[in-house]
Amino acid sequence: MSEEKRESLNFIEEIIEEDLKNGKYTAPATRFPPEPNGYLHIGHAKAICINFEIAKKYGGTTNLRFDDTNPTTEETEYVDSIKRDIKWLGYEWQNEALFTSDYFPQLYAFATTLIEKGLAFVDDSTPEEIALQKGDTTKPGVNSPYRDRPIAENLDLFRRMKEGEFPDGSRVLRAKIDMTHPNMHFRDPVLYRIKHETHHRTGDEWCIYPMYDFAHGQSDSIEHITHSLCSLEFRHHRPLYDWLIEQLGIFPSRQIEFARMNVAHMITSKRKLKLLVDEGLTIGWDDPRMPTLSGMRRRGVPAAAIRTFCDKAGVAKRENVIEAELFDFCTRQELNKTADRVMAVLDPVKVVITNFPEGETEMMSVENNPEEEDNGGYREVPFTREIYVERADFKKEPQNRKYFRLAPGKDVRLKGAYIIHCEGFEEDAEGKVTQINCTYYDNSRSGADTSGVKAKGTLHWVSIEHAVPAEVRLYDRLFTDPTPTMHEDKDFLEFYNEESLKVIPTAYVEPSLKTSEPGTTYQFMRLGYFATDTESTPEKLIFNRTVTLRDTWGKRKG
RNA sequence: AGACCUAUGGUGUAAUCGGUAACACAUCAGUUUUUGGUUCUGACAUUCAAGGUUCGAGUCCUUGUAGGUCUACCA
Repeated sequence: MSEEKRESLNFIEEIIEEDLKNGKYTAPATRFPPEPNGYLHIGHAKAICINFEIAKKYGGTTNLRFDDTNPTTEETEYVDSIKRDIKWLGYEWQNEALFTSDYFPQLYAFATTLIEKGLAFVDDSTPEEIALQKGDTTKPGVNSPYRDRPIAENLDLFRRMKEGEFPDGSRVLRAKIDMTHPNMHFRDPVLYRIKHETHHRTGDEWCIYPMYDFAHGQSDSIEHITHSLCSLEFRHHRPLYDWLIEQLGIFPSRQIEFARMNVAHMITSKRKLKLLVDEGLTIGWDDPRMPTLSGMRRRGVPAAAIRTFCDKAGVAKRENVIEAELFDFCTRQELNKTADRVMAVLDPVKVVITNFPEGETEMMSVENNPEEEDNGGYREVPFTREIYVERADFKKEPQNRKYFRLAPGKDVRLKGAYIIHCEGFEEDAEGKVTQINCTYYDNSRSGADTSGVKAKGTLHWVSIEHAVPAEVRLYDRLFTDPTPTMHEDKDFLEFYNEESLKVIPTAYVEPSLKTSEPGTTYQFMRLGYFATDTESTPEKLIFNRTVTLRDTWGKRKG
């Protein structure tokens, strides 16, 4: 009973448990702080999962806060898509969505406080001059000539910046810390800049906007975020994060950095993703090949699969590249439980069952999902004299002794129907098989087989008369290289997988799919998992391949 | 060149805080199967290097080595 193995914690959970144990907090408060200037991708999913799951685990809360301090890049359109994606992933943020822009008055007051304490000054230097003043990582910087302006003058100038008296770029508010500090972020960082631009929420109310370092930590503090989780590259910002909170004397949120998740064959750079779209290499941000949440959703990846994937990938502080196989595994694991099995033939070849009565249709009862209780129910599938099977499931002369699909003289089970015996085939001048002739064992009907015939293989099939044409899109990884952006000598586009999309204009699916709703996921038996595309209609069915089935046979053949 | 961070099987993450390296994916072999899917079983394989402390080191110390991050009026 007490032999229960101790659950291992990641380093963030350890910190939180410590804080809880010491009574520092009764529950954690986390936040997910996207900038509304792009679509969410798998990397964001990781951050979302970490923040929401950790709060859930310890009975805390998670805010959604849009970090909208840069009016030039941010748009309301993204706010909506981000909200939708988070909900789809299965998470609910605390109360309404929050915006850093809601704190602009408070942030302005914080800045004033800093000036009054002699810890900030208005600098008239140009961006170039400021860059020069900063020095570099080995050389200390030098003070700005405006650094020692009297407090009253700073106050006045800052107010006039806000009033719109000065043009963009003419002045900034800087913290007054230490231009020789080894941490570059302490060399009098810029706190506010002038931008006469219309903000997606505050309109033209403001023409000065706080920088990340003077917005993020303060917003965390205002919201009483206890643990502010972010990625490793913010490590060097942390001392400044702490310094500002301390000088302001406000709620001490704590920043904790973790390594962001990289996934093999995927890229998460906003700029590069945009390039793919702009170059027409993918059809938009929700192209099923994109590592965006909208792309994955369209491809048929269940939200639960993404959640378990992020969980299995773990949390630590070292650089990592998670293999794509783990992602596929999580997708299959989820879909195996939830997706109904149906039959579809992608590359058809006609089979005539010569001893089956012409014009007769026999309804076969086929289970929907053997992984579910009661097999997920049953559906009726029509069986007739002429059917399609997969061209790859027939061989004129099989070489491999372990081959147990269709070939002259061989017996094979048609899933949910009869065992058939291959009598022969017809081919055209090029040797392409045009028809396979078979006979069936009339006492081998599925579920009532008294034939005694043993068939090693089971094939999927579709009655030609009832077959419904559909477009099927086969997706593969977008890049042939696991880390396309990590080659100094090569552009990532060189690794673009030309075969990442193969369209089959006319595949044949069983009639039960005729009215399939967009977003429905299936297992096309023996082929893989598929999802009905968002643009699919009963007049033109479209299915996207989410992921193939594991294929140990195909691999062995080499 | 400086400061900071990180090094555990092929990949990712653990190891109850110094007690004899584990879990998952991948790979391979077998089992089950009316999906060459699923299930189940087994195998393979690991502490960056060199010293030191200790009865005992993946854990501590020293020195290296490798990788990453930092010098936007982006976040």
